[in-house]
Amino acid sequence: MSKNKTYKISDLATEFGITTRTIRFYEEKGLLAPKRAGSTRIYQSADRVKLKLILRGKRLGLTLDESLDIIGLYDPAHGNIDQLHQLITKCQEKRTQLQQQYSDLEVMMLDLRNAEKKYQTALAEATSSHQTKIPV
Amino acid sequence: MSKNKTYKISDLATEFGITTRTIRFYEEKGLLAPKRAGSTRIYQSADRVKLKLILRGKRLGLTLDESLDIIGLYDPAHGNIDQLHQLITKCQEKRTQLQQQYSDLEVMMLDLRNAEKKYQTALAEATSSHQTKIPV
DNA sequence: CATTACGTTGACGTTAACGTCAACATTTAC
DNA sequence: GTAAATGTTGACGTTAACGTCAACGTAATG
Repeated sequence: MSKNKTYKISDLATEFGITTRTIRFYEEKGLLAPKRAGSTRIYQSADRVKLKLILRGKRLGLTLDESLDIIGLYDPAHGNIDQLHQLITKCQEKRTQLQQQYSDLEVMMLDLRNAEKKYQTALAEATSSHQTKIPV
Repeated sequence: MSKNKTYKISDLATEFGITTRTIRFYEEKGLLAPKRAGSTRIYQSADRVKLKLILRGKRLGLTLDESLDIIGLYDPAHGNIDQLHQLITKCQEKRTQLQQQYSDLEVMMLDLRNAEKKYQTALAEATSSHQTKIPV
């Protein structure tokens, strides 16, 4: 008994902050397969969930093909164990990558703050004409 | 008195696991400007550092133009304070993004492990023909 | 009922960051 | 000294994930 709300393409587009073109593109790629009313696409809550999965994958840097695999896992009778293990492996790699990115980011922030300090010091020296103490 | 070791293009390529084409491409884009011996490129430790900065930026998802800015910060007389602040802002956004990615990843891992369990349960039931207890 | 908004398909364009290949010069290794 | 490796420039190709039209039909609104 899942909610059987339906959505128009623009509903989903605005909800998720993407364009309708994008949604149709996902369909072209086999990630979505909405019902139709005539030629008009009708999306159901299952489609909405799939879209969510796609966007989550996207944030994590997955390709659409990889997201397609993920969707497959929710789709009964489409769960391939090898594929599943591949995805898990990919996630672990992603975790490693995220750790690397964190450390990269830390270093970069340090560098930037140092550059900022240098800049401010240079500025201070320039405006105060090498004064060491601020006069009272 | 910085180390004045020099490098050939292939030295750097193998050290950093990139292709020579990539290095030349970075030069085309103005990120590197090695000395030349005739037509052959000669890289110095400063160039090597720049390359490191580029690759760090790349890991963090910076564009080459953004890495160019970063290089500029190390290059005296090229430090623009606005640019610096933009970079800091970008780093903060990146941090937020990384946090989002972490949480996305956690959820995804949970999903995958659940899918795995389901799969194994299904498998066990199939092979044991619905036995509940293992015979002694 | 006219206009505006929204929907459709199909084709082609875009961007970043290289890959690939040609055609050639120069080193390096044996 | 000759073959194999490495270097060069220049041009064109590639890929993913859409954007941007065009040309058209349908729906909603005042």
